[in-house]
Formats: sequence, structure tokens, C-alpha cells
Amino acid sequence: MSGIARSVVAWFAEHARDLPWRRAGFTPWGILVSEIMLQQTPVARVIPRLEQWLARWPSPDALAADSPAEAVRAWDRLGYPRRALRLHAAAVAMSEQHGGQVPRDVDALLALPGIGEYTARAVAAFAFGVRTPVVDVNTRRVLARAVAGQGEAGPARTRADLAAMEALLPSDPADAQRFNAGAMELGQTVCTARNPRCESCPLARLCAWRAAGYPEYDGPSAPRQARFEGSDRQVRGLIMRELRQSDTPVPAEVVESLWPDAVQRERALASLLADGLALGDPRAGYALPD
DNA sequence: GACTCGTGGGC
DNA sequence: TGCCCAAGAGT
Repeated sequence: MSGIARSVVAWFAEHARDLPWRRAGFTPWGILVSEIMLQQTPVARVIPRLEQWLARWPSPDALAADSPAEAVRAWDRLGYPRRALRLHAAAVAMSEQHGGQVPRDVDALLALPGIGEYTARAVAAFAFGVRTPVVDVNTRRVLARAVAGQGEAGPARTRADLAAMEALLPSDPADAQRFNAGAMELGQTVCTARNPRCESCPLARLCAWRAAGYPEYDGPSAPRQARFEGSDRQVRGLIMRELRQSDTPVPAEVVESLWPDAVQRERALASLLADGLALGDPRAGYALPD
């Protein structure tokens, strides 16, 4: 095992947080749901919603038997509600094509809606112990610093990122799983984007960025998020909140009252209809998808 | 590859 | 206070 992998695995054994999806007996379905919820969403906001979700829908079959509308309602304000829709669709696919089981094969997972390169590998590795590189934004930052000697990871380059992780990944599947999880944990809690705690880092003596004297990053930077205030995303969020709260179709006048700019409002509504997050028309009103 | 897609807590 | 961005995916 490489020195970096060995150090991360040893550190993780001591410092892993006690998170629900790390408990013994947590099901592959639970891990899959947690990974979808954790996409672009902080751990602290996911935990309570995850536990409610799994209590209500303890299996893919259970969710598949309910409506997309209920999934979107239960998603509540976790954000990016398309994830709820896709998770429901994934449950239907698992119910119909995988005997109600979460597939353990990376390619089968990739074929499910809402599951991309990160999530497919995370589920395979953490739910089934498959030896495969798992690379999220935290791991990318750890590798950029410790290995490449750069302060930031820059834009994601999936193939190269996976190859970089693969180069360090222990051959033993159990160690590989610990390294995958440990690298993410290290990036979240120690090797953070701002104010990294290098004095507490198990890789300090191996870190190329530290050895080089913490040079300022000069490469291409990751794209910055567009302003939220006044955006279509804000308008979509307002409309979705109204749809979630209502058991009957929301009249067009109510939608109109949510945002003054008609052009932007109609654009947001049209995008929700196109996404399948809303159904309806001006006469019947609008509702979540059945 | 660039862009879009929610929400809310931290600094 | 206002800006940052968080276990990404799809187009």
C-alpha cells in the first residue's frame, strides 16, 4: 500500500465520524438513498431527512409502489427536487429490472436515473465492498494537494481523477473501501477548501503542497456558481414549495402571485413541466406528478 | 466543456 | 452583510 493510502486508512480508523450510513446493517438501499441526498447537500441536513425517508420506504419496492408526488413531497426542502424524481424512477427500475435489489455492478448502477460516476462507485464500494475508485470533490482536493502539490483541484476531469485515485487504491478491497471513505472524510474535516488544518493532517509529512511551501494556485479554477437571488432557480423553488404544500391543483393565479416578472415566471414553470416536476395547464392549475 | 439545477449554514 | 459552496448529474 502507498504511504498516502496507509496514512489515510490509519487516520480514518481513529477519526471516522459516526454517521448513519456507516452503521453495521445499514442496507444498500439506505446507502444509495444517502448518496443521492448527499449530492451537493451537507451531511447535517441529510441525516434527519434520510431517517424519515427510510422509515417510510425501507426498500426500492416500497418507494416504487408510491407516487412520484409523494417522493417529491417527502424530499421537502433538501433542494434539487429532480433528485427525488430520479430516485423514484431508480426505485421503479430496480423493482422491475433487478428484483427489487440494489445492483452491485458499477455499470448497472450507472444505468439508473440520477446515478453518475461518483454515486455508482460510492454505492458499489460502500454498500458492497467492491474495489473501485470513488472520487468526490473532497478526494479531488486531497489528491490535488498531497500528490500534485496544488492548492486547489480545479475543474473536475472525471477520467483523470479516477485514474489518479486508482493509482493509490490499495489492492485489498476492504482497504480500498477504507481509503475511499477516508480520503473523503479527510477532505471534509481536515484538508478543507478554506483554512485547512494541516497541523492535524495525517498526510502532512507526505504532502507535496506543504513541501512546496503552499504555493498559490495558478491553474484553471472550478466554475463559480451563478447568483441565486433573482435566478430561475429561485423562482422554481418558490413554485415547487407551493406545489408541495397543496393537495389540490394550484390555480394559475396563485402561481402568478409568486413572482412579478411574467417572462421569468413562465420560463421557470415551463422548465418544471419539462422536468416532470409539475403537471397541469393554466385552466386546470398545476400539481406534482402522480 | 459550459451551464443549469435548491436550500441554508458558515465566515 | 453578502458571498461562499456543499458525498454531482444531465444536457
